[in-house]
Amino acid sequence: MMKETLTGIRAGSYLAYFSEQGLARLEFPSDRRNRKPAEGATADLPPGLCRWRAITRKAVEQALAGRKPAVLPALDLAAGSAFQREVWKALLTIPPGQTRTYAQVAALVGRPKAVRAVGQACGANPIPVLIPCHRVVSSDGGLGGFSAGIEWKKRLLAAEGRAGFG
DNA sequence: AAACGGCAAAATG
DNA sequence: CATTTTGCCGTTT
Repeated sequence: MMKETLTGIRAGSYLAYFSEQGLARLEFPSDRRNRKPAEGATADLPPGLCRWRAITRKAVEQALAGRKPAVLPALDLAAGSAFQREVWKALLTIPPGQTRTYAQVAALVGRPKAVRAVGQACGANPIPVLIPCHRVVSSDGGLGGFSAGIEWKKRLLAAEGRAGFG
């Protein structure tokens, strides 16, 4: 499978992990599932690292401001299953300020009944904020959950001008 | 093989 | 309405 994360970059308040394929994981302070920063050998840094790092910083900045990032860095989603990657790709199509229900996302990936599985996939999203798992809400008008803490979800949606959730 | 979710729709009071 | 089943599906143990 994919090699474990090669290198970690601290930038501002988050920690970005890059593999040779691109950005593999983003961790924010209150993210629950953070592991030990795996130090990468400075020798074999991913080729595009310098560029990716800059792009990532800009993209996160814009995303946190509630705007659509002009450009995203290359993403390495190899860690996920085929199903999860489909879901994550689908999430990327949801514009800022908009939301979809877990059911709608399930339909988007062609598995209308795999609603709970979609929930799981969202929770497994390795690149929060840039892959907008926070724009997925429950059908009953509620927020649904959020692995990094529901407050983040509220905050992100609020930043996108989405009233009624915060 | 069984249990577990960031769910949803139907049934029930 | 608010709660409680019941059905579903990919992951994880």
